[in-house]
Amino acid sequence: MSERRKPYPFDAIEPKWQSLWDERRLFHAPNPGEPGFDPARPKYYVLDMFPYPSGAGLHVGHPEGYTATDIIARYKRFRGFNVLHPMGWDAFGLPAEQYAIRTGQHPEITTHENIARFKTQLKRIGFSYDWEREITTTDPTYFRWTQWIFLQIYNSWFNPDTRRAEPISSYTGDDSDSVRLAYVAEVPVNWCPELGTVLANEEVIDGKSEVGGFPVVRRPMRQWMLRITAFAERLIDELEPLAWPEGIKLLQRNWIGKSEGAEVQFPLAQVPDLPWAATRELEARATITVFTTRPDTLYGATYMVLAPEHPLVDRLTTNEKRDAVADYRAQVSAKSDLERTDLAKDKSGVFTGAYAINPASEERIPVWIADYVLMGYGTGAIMGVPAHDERDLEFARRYGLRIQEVVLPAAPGSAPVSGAGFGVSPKQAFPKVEVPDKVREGETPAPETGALPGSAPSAVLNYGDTAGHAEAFIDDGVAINSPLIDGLTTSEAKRRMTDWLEEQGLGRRTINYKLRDWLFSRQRYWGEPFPIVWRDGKHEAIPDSELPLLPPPLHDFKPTATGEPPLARAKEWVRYSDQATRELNTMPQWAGSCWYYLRYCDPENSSRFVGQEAERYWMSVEAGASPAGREPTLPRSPKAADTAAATLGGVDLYVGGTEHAVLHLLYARFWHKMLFDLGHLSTSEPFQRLVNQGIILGEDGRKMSKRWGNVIDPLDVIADYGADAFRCYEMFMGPLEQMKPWSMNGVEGVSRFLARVWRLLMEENQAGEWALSPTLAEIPPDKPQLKVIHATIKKVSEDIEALSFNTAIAQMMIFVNAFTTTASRPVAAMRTLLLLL
RNA sequence: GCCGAUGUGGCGAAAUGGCAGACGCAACGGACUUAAAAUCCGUUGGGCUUAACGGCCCGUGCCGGUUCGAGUCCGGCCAUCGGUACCA
Repeated sequence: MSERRKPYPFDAIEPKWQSLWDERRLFHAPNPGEPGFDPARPKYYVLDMFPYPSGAGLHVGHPEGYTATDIIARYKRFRGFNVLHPMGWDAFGLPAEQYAIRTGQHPEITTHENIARFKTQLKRIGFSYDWEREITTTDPTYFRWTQWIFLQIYNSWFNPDTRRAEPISSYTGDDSDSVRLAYVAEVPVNWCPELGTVLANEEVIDGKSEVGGFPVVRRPMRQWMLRITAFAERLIDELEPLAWPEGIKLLQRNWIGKSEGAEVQFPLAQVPDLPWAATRELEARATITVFTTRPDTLYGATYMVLAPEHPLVDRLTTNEKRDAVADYRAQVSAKSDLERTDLAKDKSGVFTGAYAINPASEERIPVWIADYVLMGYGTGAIMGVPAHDERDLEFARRYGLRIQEVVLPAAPGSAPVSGAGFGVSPKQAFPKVEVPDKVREGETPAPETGALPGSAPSAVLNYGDTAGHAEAFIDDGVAINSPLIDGLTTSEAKRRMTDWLEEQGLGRRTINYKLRDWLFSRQRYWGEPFPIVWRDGKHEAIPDSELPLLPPPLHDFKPTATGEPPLARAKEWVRYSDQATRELNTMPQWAGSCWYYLRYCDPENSSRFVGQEAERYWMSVEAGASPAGREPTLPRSPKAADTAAATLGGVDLYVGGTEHAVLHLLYARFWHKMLFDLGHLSTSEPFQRLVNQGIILGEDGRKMSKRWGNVIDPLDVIADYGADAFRCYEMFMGPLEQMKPWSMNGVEGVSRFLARVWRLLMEENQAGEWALSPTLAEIPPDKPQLKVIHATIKKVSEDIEALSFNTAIAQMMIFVNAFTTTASRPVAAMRTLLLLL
């Protein structure tokens, strides 16, 4: 941009103060025991999600959250808190590695360059970070402890009795490797043949690689897994009290996906042409176990479906169907994930020839395989209840399977509870399709809706192939055609049915989670090496004394065609001893970000990942009361309830984007809980209060990206308007949480405002020099001025607490407008105004 | 499909159930200036009315409800954005 007149000399003011801040270590927070530490001050921890230092540098989106936290940090310091406000770098990861592959330059070099660029930008923006606590995940003094934490995980197991992680030494079983929280398993991964590498789920979009758009296939590989599923229950339960946006909590809950239900065993029916006569008897006693959330619909199970990959498939397929089944399985495994989801609307499957017995109705039902049943969830097998499940209905229609209705829609509140047909033998079940009288009586008459009591017996017909819009009734209602539970409401029926199954030894209550164990290894160069060696096909930890385990110096970082990790090229490094070789995989990028907030508490500690006293001090949950003992608690609008709940007291703050709602935030909580269980931490949750900043769009209203050429570099803005105008505009744009477009005119406006503030106090003479304005006077403010002054103090304090920075700035504008016209300005009022950002 | 968020001037946005549009941008008019920039002052949701001061009506995505009173609360839709996708 060309030479432009500065509305006020920010280019002189800002660098001057910024370097003074550094010199005086103004933002350094002393730890307990350090010089300058004042135990009388309460602590406050304001955390930003640390950035990945990419080659492109920061754009104006990054500093939005950083500006908000910076205001809070400064505000809390003014109020007498000992404030921890750190910054660091999440520097392992794919982009640096890919850049290295392209240019041959070692990722460490580019990483350092990128960090330097990011840091320059952040410093010029003028944030009040305690740079003495800066950390970098690729620094050996840091990842030494990432590796150490991995070994803690590796050396522990989840004790189901205590529901806690415990040292593996407390495990009394004989195969400790089978219960470790870090374990090795052969699992399908996203393999991209074109790129010759394995990709994380996040890097696969619609079955294609995010980079290049190449097809990705599932392929089994030996991988390290972390047993996050053991913590599923706690990850849900302990989410509840956190001051997080409800939306994020919901996202995590859904991701974990808890469903309560029952496992039910279906005995296989004897089939004449079972393939192995010798094992016929065994086969006859075999059962298929399914998971269902609707045990109350057991009588409606008219067929079963196994996932094509289900291990039982081979054993129960009849000779006659063997080829068809093999074909289908081949077809399915050839499908990419994309195709498999694409075909989701058109269900397919084949009959195995086998039959099972519905334990309730004792009816013989066919066993199919179909790819709409997933091996990875539940038991990999389902009972098909077409009348009450949309997917089952679609499948049953396509293959002409029987549809049996067993739940009747009930008018709300009218459901009868007693009078169940307990004691009726299930054998008598089928012929009768009788609606119990109680149901009929309870029903409110509603003749125009078809599916009410009188018409129930014929309801089955409604599902005929031609009735395209007849839908499965999946809501709660009243059980019918189910002798054991007829007349019971769905919830009651579920309970009775499950009780009955448990009594009969045919099933049990279970809870299932969508959450899978965390695939923790990557076939990449630029990540933390595992502190693990292999000896005789068995893994073992290397001693702590050998940490940090540095990656080998390599010149060729390219992934191999076979999926063998690039570390394999470092022959010397790989050889650990005559009998042992090193683990070749590296950890995923999330490893470093799982605990960085802990390291900030005590970044220099060389004997522990975080000192105990520092951890207790900074991570403690008790809301620090202000020294005066009266931290303002403010009533807020219900709209702002999320923020308001968290506004109270000194609850620590974590600000970042929604994109980490499930991944980083879930992984970090998981690690935190393990470390807590093992006695290394004083709290069981890492982040008490979370706020998401919204995305900043380009001026064209599109997401900022190189592709649209709408990316804005903070340094360009600062060159023209100064860092204060930049930060002030970021906050004035609108509510923090909201998505909003950038506007240079808006920056201009805010810059004018700051210039007006400047000119309230300063005046430019003929020579272009600034001097104190003669309008300043030692006079008391008049009544209306006093009113504005106090309104501003009140509004700004309240708004900062509530993170409503845009309205705080608006109020300060009102203040300034009120004083610009007056001929003489009360000095006291002007001093008050310098509550500014 | 499901889940979530959002919907107010030309634009970014304000508004404990109580005067809708604070504050800013843009636009227009004026002052200063030879002129411009900068700065300062004024007007700015729509419509009707008055010579004028002023007055009146309509307006917060759509339809309905609760209330003395609804942008705000309740019910039902619509649109946009984001997440998710056969999880039994």
